[in-house]
Amino acid sequence: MPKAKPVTVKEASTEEKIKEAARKLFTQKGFSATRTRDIAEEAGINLALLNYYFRSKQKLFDIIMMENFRQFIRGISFNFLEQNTTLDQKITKVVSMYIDFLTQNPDLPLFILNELRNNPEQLASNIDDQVGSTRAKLFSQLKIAAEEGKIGDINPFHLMANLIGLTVFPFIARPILQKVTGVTDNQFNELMQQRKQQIPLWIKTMLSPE
Amino acid sequence: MPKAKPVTVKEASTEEKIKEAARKLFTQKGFSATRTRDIAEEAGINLALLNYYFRSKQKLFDIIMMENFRQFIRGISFNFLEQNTTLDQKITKVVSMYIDFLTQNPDLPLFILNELRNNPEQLASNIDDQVGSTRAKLFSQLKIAAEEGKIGDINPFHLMANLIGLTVFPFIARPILQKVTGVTDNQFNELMQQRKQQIPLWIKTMLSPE
DNA sequence: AATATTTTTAATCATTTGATTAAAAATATT
DNA sequence: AATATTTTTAATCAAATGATTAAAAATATT
Repeated sequence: MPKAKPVTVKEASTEEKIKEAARKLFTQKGFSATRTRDIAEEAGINLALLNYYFRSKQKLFDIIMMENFRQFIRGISFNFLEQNTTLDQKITKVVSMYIDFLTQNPDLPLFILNELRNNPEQLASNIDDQVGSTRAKLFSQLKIAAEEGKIGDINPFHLMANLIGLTVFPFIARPILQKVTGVTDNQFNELMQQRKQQIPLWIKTMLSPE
Repeated sequence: MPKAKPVTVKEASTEEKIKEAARKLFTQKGFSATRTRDIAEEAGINLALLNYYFRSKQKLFDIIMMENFRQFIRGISFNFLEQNTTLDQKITKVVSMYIDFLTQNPDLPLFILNELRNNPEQLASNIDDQVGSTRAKLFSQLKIAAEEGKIGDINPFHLMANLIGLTVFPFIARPILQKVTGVTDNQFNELMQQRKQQIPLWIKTMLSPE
């Protein structure tokens, strides 16, 4: 009889192969549209091994979701926590980092947004962990900048929505945007590189006091 | 033996009840996560009636998807086709229309974006039908405005991505944005109303020549 | 080398799920 | 009213799917 969990410390390749296959398929197609048999095939392993290592499809999915979510949110959070950088610098850095990240992981945002809609409560605690102190830091930095007259008194919600929206939206709406504007794949990548410089400028004018 | 399709012209309530239930569930949860039995229950009808009226889950879904897609794209397209309005006026109108529309149909954008990723080819023709002439009109209006020195020479892709992104993104990322910024439901609605005025201003400064 | 433990496999189970069928009920037609 | 047609229902089917089992193979331990 197989034991429920592998006892040895040796993180063999099988477990990792399953996780990678699961990450790919879950991220691409979501939970319901992904079959455990597809994961097994993609990983090149026997179907039973999936349950041997992860107990159930749901448990495997939860692991993938959590890791995806962490990776997605870390970029923003991490950056805004830095001391000794101006708001401008943070914005520039976060946009540049994210565009590179999204170029490598184009399916991640849609996955996250879907799962967030389906499990709003489950991720609430996770968000708190990840961005709890970030919010405070960001808000105080905005307040100081506003008091110094460097920026107008924009609602932080607008800033976050615009900053993340301008950065992420082209990736999640890529098919329709390319179709509508007639942009090729190569042009798309070029345009994304342009946006590394443009978005901070756009955000800056939005923030400017007047 | 039941006939394949209802022959009478009388568009009874049963068919419509099924469609409405299907629209609600498909739009909320997507194709794979929606069970035909859930649709039947939501519609308050016998499961067999779904197949009696629509032949299969897939066929029913295709109908819903097409209608959803049309509704979603019409707003943009329709507006930009109008003659006798300036670019400014079009932008202001499209943003205002869309924010009202999204307030009523918050699940639509994520549904569309998901399905577009899953069926890029199937909707290609549909997009062409819907926005074929719109693109030409928009591009020429942009070109004229640029030649007259009224706007800078921004790539139309950036304009579309920013305009739609700024408008739509807050709705699809609503849970995470509210969580991160601590905004309540009421505040969210207020902020969306603010954006009706703000987004056109932001877009205008992006477009301004300099 | 012998034994114990872990990992892998093929076969199978139980449930879910989309779809069908045949009969009953409701409605329309003559 | 009698008959034909359409709509609805309950029962059932067949395939898909997540999960389990028992045995075999591989690996580790003594």
